[in-house]
Amino acid sequence: MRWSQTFIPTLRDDPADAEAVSHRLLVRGGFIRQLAAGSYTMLTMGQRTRLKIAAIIREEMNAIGGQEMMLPTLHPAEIWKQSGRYDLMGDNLFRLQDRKGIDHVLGMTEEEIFGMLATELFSYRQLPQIWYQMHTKFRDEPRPKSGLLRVREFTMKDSYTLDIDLPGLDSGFDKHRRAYKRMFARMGLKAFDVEASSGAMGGSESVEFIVRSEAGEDWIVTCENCDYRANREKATSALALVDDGEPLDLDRFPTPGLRTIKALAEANPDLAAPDRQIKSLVYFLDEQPVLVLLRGDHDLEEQKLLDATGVGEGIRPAQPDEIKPLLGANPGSLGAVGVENIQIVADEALRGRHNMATGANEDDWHFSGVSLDRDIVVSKWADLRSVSSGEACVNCGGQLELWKGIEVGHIFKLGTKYSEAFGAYVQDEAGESHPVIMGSYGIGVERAMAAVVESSYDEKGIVWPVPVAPFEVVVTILRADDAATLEAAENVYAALKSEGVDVILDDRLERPGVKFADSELVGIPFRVTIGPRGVESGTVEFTRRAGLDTVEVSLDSIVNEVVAAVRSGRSTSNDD
RNA sequence: CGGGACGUGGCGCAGCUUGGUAGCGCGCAGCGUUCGGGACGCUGAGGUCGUGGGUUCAAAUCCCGCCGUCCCGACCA
Repeated sequence: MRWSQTFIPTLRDDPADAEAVSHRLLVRGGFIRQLAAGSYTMLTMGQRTRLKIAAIIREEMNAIGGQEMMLPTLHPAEIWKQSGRYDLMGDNLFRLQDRKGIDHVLGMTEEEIFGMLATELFSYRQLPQIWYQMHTKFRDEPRPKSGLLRVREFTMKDSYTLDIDLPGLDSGFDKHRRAYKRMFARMGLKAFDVEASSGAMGGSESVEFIVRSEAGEDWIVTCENCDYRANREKATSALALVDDGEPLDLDRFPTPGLRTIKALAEANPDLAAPDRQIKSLVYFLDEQPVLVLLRGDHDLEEQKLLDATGVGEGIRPAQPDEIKPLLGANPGSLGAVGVENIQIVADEALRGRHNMATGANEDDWHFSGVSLDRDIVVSKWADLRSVSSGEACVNCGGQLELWKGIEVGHIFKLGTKYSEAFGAYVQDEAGESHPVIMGSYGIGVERAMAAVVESSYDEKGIVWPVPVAPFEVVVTILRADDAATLEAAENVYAALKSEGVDVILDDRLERPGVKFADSELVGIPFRVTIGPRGVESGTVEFTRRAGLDTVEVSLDSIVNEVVAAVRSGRSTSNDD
């Protein structure tokens, strides 16, 4: 392609209010334009990179035996009601009506449709299957943000494994895990596979692929010592035992004006150190009140509460005016002693503890000497607390580190939720019917693209890894109005093209500084600079975008040199 | 949804406090000089000031509603 005839609208100013680096650089480099909140146009350059990412994903999916299909994005609401997710997904699901008044939804993922298709399987002999598609997904995000990182309409590669038994599911899951690692490595992304919560998707086990980045929204816990890696929504840690001494009797003591864990601890250091208090939080789960108990110095991880109670997404902290009628006191004096009218969910760290302090459900009064087993009717024990950095690893005792990352992929062992909902059963050798066991695997294509930018840029602009660059090489003509220079550049350009190199000729009548700045902003991995001076002496310059180091190369050997560099760049990966 | 901010040529912004003929930089078009690190001169095109209402002789400016966008919190690829 010729730059002079290609629409690459680069900008000198940052877009207003764009916080994420990838958003700024992709807009300035002429890759994307925003249409509305969470809705983006892929311009020529953006689309070229997007298609390269898609091609990598497609190759790796085909390599593990995936069969590509394409499903509709407009679904009758009926299907989502059948799986139960019409209500479960809440406001994130786009809903609309057709002219006849029939309810529809825009697909946010496709377990339902693939589950229906799976009803056409009848025999274990047809399994396993890996089905996938790469298509638009719609999610009415409460807050789209950070350019392509969080949008309302995006492309997802979603695949589904169909198996007769659990070992089959494990194998399909493992194939995906390895394929995902290869895909991300080929894109130049360092993606860590971490244990994750399955959330509203359901199923037994899930793994997320996370790229380390300050622009990310997920908190990841890793061990400095072993290979323990988990999303904070799922992560656990080992706690030092607290010595409670001999159990004492329950006692009430006045605590005027003491409303916080900290204030209570400072006023009563012996009786109520933070790790000796019970923190009582009131939540509504699907509009049912729940009293949540944690150790005073621990924080609630809401996703864990959802997972423990099987609630999809209907969670909210209670309002102060809702709490008093339930418990008889205001926040600051709440406790679970003697509470029987609402469900009590307690964190594992409280199990077996005694001589604890907690609110007495009467303003300005607390209990001491509380025994969990003796004084509180816990209806459910669960791991609810949020892990903090510096705590000890459950596997090896090493220190845990907490960092932010972008979720670029998520794979789930679903089980039989959808096959049972839609009646996808197959017969085994003995002629017995079993629901098909499903796995579900997703990658956000444009998010992966943004993640590449987030992890590969410098002060001049984007530094694309060769496999996902919009072009591999730019041939920059310094004087497009000089006949000899133009001819030399055209020859190099044509030769590279015939070698299969993805090359663009910057033949614009711009000054050199403009062309250099643009090629660096846009991030093309290799640049061949051809000017009148060099042409006279038979040399050109060869510049690598990463590091911007330049070498002089003879005009005769430049094509071979570039082809070699491009070929080695194509197979470079960040695989650890 | 809760909290904060902003909407003025294609992009980035000033003007609003104190109402009175809409401005700057970049970009764009023409001509000329330049041109190996975002050139310069001259000439020029381009704006319902988000939108609806109100106040006023007069509204980008003051008041109210709505819409949109961004940022901070609860969701996900």
